[in-house]
Amino acid sequence: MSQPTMDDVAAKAGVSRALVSLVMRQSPRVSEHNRAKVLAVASDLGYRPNTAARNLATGQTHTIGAMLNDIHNPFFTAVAEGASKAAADAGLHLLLSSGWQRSEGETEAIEMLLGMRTDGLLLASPRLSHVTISEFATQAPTVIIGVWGPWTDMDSLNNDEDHGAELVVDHLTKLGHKRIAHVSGNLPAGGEQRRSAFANAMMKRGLAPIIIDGDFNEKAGYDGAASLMALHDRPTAIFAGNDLSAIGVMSRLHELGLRVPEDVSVIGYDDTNIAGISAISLTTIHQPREEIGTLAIQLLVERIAGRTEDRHEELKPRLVKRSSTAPVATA
Amino acid sequence: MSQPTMDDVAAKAGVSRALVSLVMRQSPRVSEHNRAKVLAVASDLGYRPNTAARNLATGQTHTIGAMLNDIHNPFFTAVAEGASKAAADAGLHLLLSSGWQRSEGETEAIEMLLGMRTDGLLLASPRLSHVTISEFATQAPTVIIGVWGPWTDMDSLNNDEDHGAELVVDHLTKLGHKRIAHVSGNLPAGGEQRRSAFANAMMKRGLAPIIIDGDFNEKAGYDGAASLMALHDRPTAIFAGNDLSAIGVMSRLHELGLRVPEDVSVIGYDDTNIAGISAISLTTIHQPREEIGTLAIQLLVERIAGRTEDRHEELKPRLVKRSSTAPVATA
DNA sequence: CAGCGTTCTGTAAACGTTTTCATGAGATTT
DNA sequence: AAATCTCATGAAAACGTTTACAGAACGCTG
Repeated sequence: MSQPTMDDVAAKAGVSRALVSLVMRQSPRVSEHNRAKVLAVASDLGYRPNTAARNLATGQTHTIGAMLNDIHNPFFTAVAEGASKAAADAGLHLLLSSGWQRSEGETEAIEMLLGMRTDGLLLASPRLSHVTISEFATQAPTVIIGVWGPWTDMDSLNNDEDHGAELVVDHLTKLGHKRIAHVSGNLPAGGEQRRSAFANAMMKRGLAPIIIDGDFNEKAGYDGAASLMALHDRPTAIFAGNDLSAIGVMSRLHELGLRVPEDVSVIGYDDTNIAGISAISLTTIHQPREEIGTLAIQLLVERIAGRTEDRHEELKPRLVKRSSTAPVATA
Repeated sequence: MSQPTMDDVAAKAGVSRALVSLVMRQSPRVSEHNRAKVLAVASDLGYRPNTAARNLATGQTHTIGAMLNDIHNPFFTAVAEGASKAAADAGLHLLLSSGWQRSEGETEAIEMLLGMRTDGLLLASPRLSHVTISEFATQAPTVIIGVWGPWTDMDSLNNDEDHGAELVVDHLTKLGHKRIAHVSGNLPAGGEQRRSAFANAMMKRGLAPIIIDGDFNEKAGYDGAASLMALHDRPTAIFAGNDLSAIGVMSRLHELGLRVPEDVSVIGYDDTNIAGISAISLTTIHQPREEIGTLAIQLLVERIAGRTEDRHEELKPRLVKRSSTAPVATA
């Protein structure tokens, strides 16, 4: 025989099922005496309300489903941590899932969450098309993080990419760099905006943007750096799509016998824990990671409470200067 | 009005609810013609089976709940990735949750998973007491990773700590180190076994183990290194509880103006991605992370299928030599 | 003792599926 | 035309809760 049910608890405690239900839902209209008895019996029996049944009856799950682009990326786990805390404060649970960097994986994960009828959906930089995302968003209150799009009937939370790229290019050009390359992140997952912001910031200064299509991971940086260093007019600085990619860039440069920052300056994005490690000390663009998670939950909570107007928030990043960037070598 | 139900689909497709149910469960006893029509209508309506209702009716969730000690630790995310793939292959979903390095957080997360009646429970190095874990394990097929205990009615998957410590101490002593310190990991979460294995390996060689209580994160390494370097008889090598902690150790040493490995050798554990970064190049003990996840799911699947004997697997780790360890300086 | 408020009971419907079963309708084979 | 086979139907019960409601038991107050 399997798990005990409410009826089992009621029978053993000598009360009605309705009373047990009230106790489980922390209703105040239960005598202290009976509440204690029911809880005692419940823990004795190892009873635990069946959430599937509860969800079915109430139509509410008190759960937010989060789909993270890449659980290996500290940026997303920090966002998730912020979200998890905020959700707990709001009496909600956060259910994590990841697409493991594959778009089909993301689709599956979101389908699962929608099937469970989570009260809300938190999409962190999905790799899916705008159309697909918009379709999913019709099924539950949704907030999307880190992807620009013509979002309607959902909320979004974005980094001010223009400002970020401006910070990067400003910093590097002030150090005398002119040949600056960008290893872009995965385009659907927010890399597009960053790439074009970089291109604009460069052109504005009359500089030619060098761009390599990549992804938001170590491998892309590693591969990208190789291609860039094979150019006969090597860039003197590399702006990686994010910190992970920057790490890949640094690894490859190291293997090529090039020093950072003496030979090549490298700059990342996100200011994840990795960037702060002394041995790495990566100059990067800081984003308020946990805050992003908190804010996302706040937006969802408002939605769930009934807000219907869309909100599209934009956060300003800032530069964190460490030791991976330096004045261009005067060759 | 909310989400469409099976009846809505049935009505619109002009078939019975039973038929829609058959289609949704991919039954083969449905004509191609009707299957297509039902699927068309379903997607038209945006219909998606309600898993709560389905779970209730079948008593199965086809879901494994995973509780990760620390989602920021690449070791656990790699385990999760392996588990996720294996689960998908077995027709199961993996639901992630984390206790965010707090034991109450872990309790909550597990309670939630049990409430959802997941078919199995995957506990990755929980920080909870043996008693608490054993209680949870009575409620669902459970496999625990990385914690030694007197487990009964559950499976476990462990690293051969004696072998690992032996590798560490052997490597360091062969390099001439005698004053070797260990910044231990969080004890309930598996740090205890590693610590005592280290102590044994040292004593066996007539060496005094220097041990600092820590945790499996960067901060612990950072703090631990400070304490160790304040000793008047400084250790010449530090064995960190895991890679994260080793990073913390290296950061602090760097700040203290000490070079790795010239002044102090550092060795980590887990061989996470971080260890392989060229700029870090951490000597560490390798564990087959994804395989661990895969194996864990396999154990759970067997359990769910009815196996009742306990299985306790032990995996042998191996040393990966990089550049954070070197012969002791002849002062 | 009447009246009142609080706490509890028992019953029943509802949530959206799955599952079973007896029956029926069509198509295909003999 | 009869027999067989495949596919579909409709009804009903079940899963474990929540929720609503009418009424009962109880202890207090006046």
